[in-house]
Amino acid sequence: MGKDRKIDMVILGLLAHEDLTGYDIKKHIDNSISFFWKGSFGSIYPALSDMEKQGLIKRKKSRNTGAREKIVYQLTNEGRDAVKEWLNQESASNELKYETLLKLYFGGVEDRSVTLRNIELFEEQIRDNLTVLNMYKDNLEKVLDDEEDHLYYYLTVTFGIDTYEAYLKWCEKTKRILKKRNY
Amino acid sequence: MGKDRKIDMVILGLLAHEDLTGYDIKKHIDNSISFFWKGSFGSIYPALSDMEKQGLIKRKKSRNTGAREKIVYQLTNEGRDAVKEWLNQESASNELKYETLLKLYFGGVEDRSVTLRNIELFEEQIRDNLTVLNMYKDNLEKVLDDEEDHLYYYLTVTFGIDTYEAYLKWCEKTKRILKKRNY
DNA sequence: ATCAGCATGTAAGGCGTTACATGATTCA
DNA sequence: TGAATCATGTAACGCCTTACATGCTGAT
Repeated sequence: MGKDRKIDMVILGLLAHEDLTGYDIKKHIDNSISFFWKGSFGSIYPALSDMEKQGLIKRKKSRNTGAREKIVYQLTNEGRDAVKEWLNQESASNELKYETLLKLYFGGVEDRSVTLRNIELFEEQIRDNLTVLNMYKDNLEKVLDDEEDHLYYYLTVTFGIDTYEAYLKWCEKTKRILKKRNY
Repeated sequence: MGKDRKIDMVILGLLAHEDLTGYDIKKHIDNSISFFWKGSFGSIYPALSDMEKQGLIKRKKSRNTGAREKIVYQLTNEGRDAVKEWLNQESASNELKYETLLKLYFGGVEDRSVTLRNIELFEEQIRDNLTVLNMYKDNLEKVLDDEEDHLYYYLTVTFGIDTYEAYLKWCEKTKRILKKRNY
């Protein structure tokens, strides 16, 4: 029943750190938080319009050098209050949707080699993600004391790293079991 | 572009193990795979209708003891082939949507105590899930050699357990950092 | 000149949820 | 006899994605 749109909080949260355009917001989502949250232009621009009407954000002076203008948004006090209210709500929906696990669960329909292959593909995917997150971590460690916000970015990244490392350990263990066990 | 409905594979996968009604399917999803995949009646019944038309599943003789009949579905050969084809596809969308991480990432908007509280709430949630998964694991270990399928159920459960244990370790570490570090 | 990237937005449509409607069966 | 659970299905609606439409800007 309505008003569950988390993309609003993503945008508001990003604007709490700095003023941004819709395009900037998309890039920030792709670069920094995409490992646990996603967003597309088709959801960002309508959300920006709605929230401007609600007074949660407002436009800054725009660059008017052409037909198409660049719109920089800024958080209002109401917007900041909305983020705080959300942070203080005890509810949090944490959802895992892993097709790899679905394929594992139904692995009995096919040969073991198919499941082994799927685990290897998962491993590769995770290893790639891990490389990226470790780069973020190294960069964040250098600027950890510059801003309070960097600490939170850092902690989020360590969650990803710790989780992915656990995945890789599970992959090793599971491959061993599947290879050893009698048919 | 269309035909991405994973609920179809969930249903087909469950029917590969045993014949079931829509209602049974819902219960199986809630009981066994809900930690990494969800489904509601509003998605299950339409999917059953569609797949029956496509010939992937068929009705078994139903119990006709009233106005409302109980419909038991059964996998066809075409349905089994569809599952196999899906298992052999190399693509797999693995999606994490954790509002807790969003709140952590934007934690700088509020006091540290708020973030600490949110981590504690997450911890409680995970601990509860872990208890359930450990029960499943114990039960599955007893029947591991009865059926090949049980091995796959077991491996899926161990993924959940290993992941959740990594989460809890991260929570401990993170709480320590947030309490120690200077403001 | 051309191409990648910057920049905003809309349209169509898919997927899924919640709530509702309806009624049978089982058990205390 | 009343409540919980079994059982199927529809309606309304929300959220989001992909694809499209449009044009500017900066680098090579």
